Amino acid sequence: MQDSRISDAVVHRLPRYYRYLSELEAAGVERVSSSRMSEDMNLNASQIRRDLNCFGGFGQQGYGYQVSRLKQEIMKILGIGASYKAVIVGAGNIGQALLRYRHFGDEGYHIVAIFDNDPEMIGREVGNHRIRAMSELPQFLKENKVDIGIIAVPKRYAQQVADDLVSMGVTGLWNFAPVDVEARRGISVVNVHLSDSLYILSYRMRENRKNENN
Amino acid sequence: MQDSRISDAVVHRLPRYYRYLSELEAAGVERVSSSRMSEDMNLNASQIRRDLNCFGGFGQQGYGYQVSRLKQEIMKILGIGASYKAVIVGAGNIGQALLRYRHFGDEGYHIVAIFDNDPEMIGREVGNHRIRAMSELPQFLKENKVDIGIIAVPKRYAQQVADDLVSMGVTGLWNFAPVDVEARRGISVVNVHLSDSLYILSYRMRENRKNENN
DNA sequence: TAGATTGTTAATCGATTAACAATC
DNA sequence: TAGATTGTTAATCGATTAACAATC
Repeated sequence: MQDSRISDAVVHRLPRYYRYLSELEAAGVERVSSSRMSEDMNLNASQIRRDLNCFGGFGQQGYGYQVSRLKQEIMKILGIGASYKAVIVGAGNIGQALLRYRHFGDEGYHIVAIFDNDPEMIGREVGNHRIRAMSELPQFLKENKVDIGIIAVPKRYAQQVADDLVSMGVTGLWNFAPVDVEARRGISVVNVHLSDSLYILSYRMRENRKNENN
Repeated sequence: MQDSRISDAVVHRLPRYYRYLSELEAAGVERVSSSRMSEDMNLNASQIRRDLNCFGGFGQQGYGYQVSRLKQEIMKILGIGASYKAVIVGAGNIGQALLRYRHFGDEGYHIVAIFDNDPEMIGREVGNHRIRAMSELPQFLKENKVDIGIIAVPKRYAQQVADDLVSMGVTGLWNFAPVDVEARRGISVVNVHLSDSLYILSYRMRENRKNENN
């Protein structure tokens, strides 16, 4: 359990386990075996047992895994429900959409403010929040402990915004601008790159068409 | 070149190459070697040459790769600029944000209509589009050849919408609902799972904190 | 206890990296 | 031509899968 370092491949499967277990729980299922998970999720059963065992022995021989317990454990590992505070920088399309998406709050990721530098935008109400001026950001971060900075500004400003957020104590960056934002060791960064997934879709569509024409 | 099957790992690096080459081109760089790409992108140079060689010999010994040529080739592979038609189903937060994001159109992914089933929404103007009733969808797809269906409806409707789109000739699905939408062989599906990336961010933040406290 | 299923070690597979001959 | 850098084969590394002993 918790050997030196968990591989990225494993970490990226955790949210999938979380989603799957939420479904099971909602359906009233109490226990589940790795072989059933394997069938439902199209993963190898050994892999599932191995993945889960990176974090602890959550199962019981001869029984399997208790659904609600396992779900709770995975939530704890991922930090779901741990209560993080986040600010959104950039109140354009994506910024506003993220602000309005209530589900994040339910899972403990609380958006406490949104900022923009467009005078047209500043002061407007969006999803129960007044859009604040970028110039208020330093003061705001001084007065409020903020964990996560959500970057939803145009590409050319993204790195600067990232640097500012980090210098003011934010330790996690969730970036939606189409650049790879960088930060010093100790700061966690996830670059989303929405359009990458669209490119991959169109790549696969071409592949599919190619195969059909053979 | 084009051996039987390109691995997922390679395909997922292609958009990164595309972004990097776009930067180089914008900066006026004419040629680039795998070793320079390696430094800039934090990838192994062998891996880069190998990746590119999956699709053809785009380089030249002793010279390297011509930036604009290589970028064009990767665009062709990914289908960027190939002109696809897409509809958005669901005019909520995400649906509207995607509709307003003009950059997709520039790259040949044209959004031709948006649908919703909320009477409040139907008829409203969003980003130059009138929101249409879901009931118009079959007729619309009969009259217009649509390649991509963008699913931005609540989770519980996602699979049904996917099935409908596919039955009416759509061959690519870009799904933003937090479920794994499924489709028959020959149909390409990309499930985005935005919140997964937030979970991974918070996982890494916890890891970072843990390491610091040691 | 017998049966089921985990946790874990060993075997396999595939992806990454190193090395180098081909060639511009 | 000599130097540079690719394309490609061979070596390494890590992740996935199979197998099975431990144990509930």
